[in-house]
Amino acid sequence: MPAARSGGVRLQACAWTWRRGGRCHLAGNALRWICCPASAGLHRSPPPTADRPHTSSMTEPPASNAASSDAPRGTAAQLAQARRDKLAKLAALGVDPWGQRFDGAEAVAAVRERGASVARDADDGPLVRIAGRIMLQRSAGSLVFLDLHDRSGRIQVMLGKKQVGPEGWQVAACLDLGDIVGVDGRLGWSKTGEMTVFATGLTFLTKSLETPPDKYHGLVDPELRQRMRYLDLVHGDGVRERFIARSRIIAAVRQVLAERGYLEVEGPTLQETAGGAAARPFTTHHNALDMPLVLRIALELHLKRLLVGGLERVFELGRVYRNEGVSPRHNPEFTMLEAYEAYGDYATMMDLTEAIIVAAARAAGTPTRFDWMGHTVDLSPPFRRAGYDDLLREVTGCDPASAASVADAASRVGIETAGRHPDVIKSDLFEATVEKTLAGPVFVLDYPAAICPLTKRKAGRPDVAERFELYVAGMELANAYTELNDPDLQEELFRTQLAGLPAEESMARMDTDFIRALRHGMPPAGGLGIGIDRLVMFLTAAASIRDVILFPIHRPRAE
RNA sequence: GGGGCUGUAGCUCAGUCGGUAGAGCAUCGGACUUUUAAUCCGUUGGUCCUGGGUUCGAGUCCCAGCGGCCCCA
Repeated sequence: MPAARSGGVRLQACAWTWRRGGRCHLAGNALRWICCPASAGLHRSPPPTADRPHTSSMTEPPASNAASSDAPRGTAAQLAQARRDKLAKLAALGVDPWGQRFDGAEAVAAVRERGASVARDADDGPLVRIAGRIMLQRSAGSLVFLDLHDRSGRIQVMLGKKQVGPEGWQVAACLDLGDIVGVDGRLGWSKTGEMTVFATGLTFLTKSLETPPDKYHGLVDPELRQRMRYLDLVHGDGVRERFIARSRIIAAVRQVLAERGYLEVEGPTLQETAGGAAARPFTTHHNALDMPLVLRIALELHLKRLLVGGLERVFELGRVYRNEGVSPRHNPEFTMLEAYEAYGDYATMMDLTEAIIVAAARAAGTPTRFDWMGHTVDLSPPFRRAGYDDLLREVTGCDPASAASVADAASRVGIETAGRHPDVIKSDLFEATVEKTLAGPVFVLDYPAAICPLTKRKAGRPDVAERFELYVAGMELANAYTELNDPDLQEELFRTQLAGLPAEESMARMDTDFIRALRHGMPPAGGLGIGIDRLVMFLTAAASIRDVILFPIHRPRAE
């Protein structure tokens, strides 16, 4: 990492001088309430805030809190001004309101573990160093209690006027909800039995200039939560945990695949042809090449090219884009996993799917049995297997082998049948009647061939495709095929598919290079697709896909 | 695309029959060395989403639009 080298030297120097200060402090020398990086002397010079708007110049006396008391209070502008006044006051006190590198802070969760073994009345608890955001502040005369949050949890900090001294107390007076501080102190218990860090040193790390949401309710408006996800992560109940779970789920998926010898690859997201699924693509344009491009809607066709290329076990975990509606289960960009294994088939992928989901559930801490979207789900493997036609017969009472019987059942539930392919009618009927009943997890096996243009037909059954979908709580979670590797049949199926497309989707065209690749020979293979967002929804019991996507799409909003 | 609900202070929310715009938190001032959404006293804060309409009078009723949430296709 040559690019980082020069910076690294600089940072190391900072850290060293800083640690020296820390060591003095820990050795019990005079309290240093204003912990500045490098040396305190440096910070008697104007800090970098002097040239910012709304802050007092360092040549002026510090702005007192009374300075703006004539202005109307309670407006957003005044709330902001109160914080900027404190910012200026900090600067006047020689404190850098934007902080510096702060080494050696322990995770609050680890501190809490240590605190458990400190005697309730001990006043000689261990010295600890923590850093985090001030979430609550309670002042009781010459004492201030802070609730400090870091990535791992929350802990109470107590600042005492006598312990702090006049200068430190002035700094403490500049603290607002949302500020980020470092604290050195003794770990112990307050008189009311709360584990507390009794501060002996306070390092100002970052001023917050915006008013945080209501300290009790937090940010409730779902739109604001998504637009200002940074606030939602700070204040939202379980939000941080859910996105941590998402990260762990994805790591677990990668690990399962790596253990099975899969190679992670990256296909193109900018394509001439959006293939591998039936969906409208986003269109864009390459200026230098002066050519229209589309964003990918699936990963499939390029991963299969890699099977032709002999990579044999490949997967891609990445974003795909579909220019379609937005709903609690759909976002225009979402994360897909596709995995392909040469010499396997859809049964191979069933085993893989089960392994991935079980590992992901373990990584997310999801219980084996839980309720979600009105269904009770049990993740104990093996998952149930059920035939597509069998389910259709059970739920609707029709005869799946008879097109007339299926059409009859379909029209009874209001599905248009005139002039439509029997397999499409059957698929609509399945979606309308069977899907919602599938609490799952259940593998639905063997789909009508006409709706599976990339799937190998069952031996001796040209009307049935070797495909499964995994359903949980009525929602499709995974989709897998025994991959079609007959180039002539593939070309024919593409042509059939294209003939049925409306004009607006005519940008989708025959991917002739893919057909040529198949002609060179793709080994028999199993392929699997899993919608990662839905997997995360399911494993974290989220009701909306927008709860598992950090920054879901929104219409622009006037400021 | 159709339907329902919704938009009021920085945040969370009330607002009756159409009659001067409200509370809590936050902020600011004060009291308090053991608080827990601290408490208490005082202070302050509004493009009632936007634009029309009805009316003597609209946050409230009507129409259109914009944003959001949900259901359906």
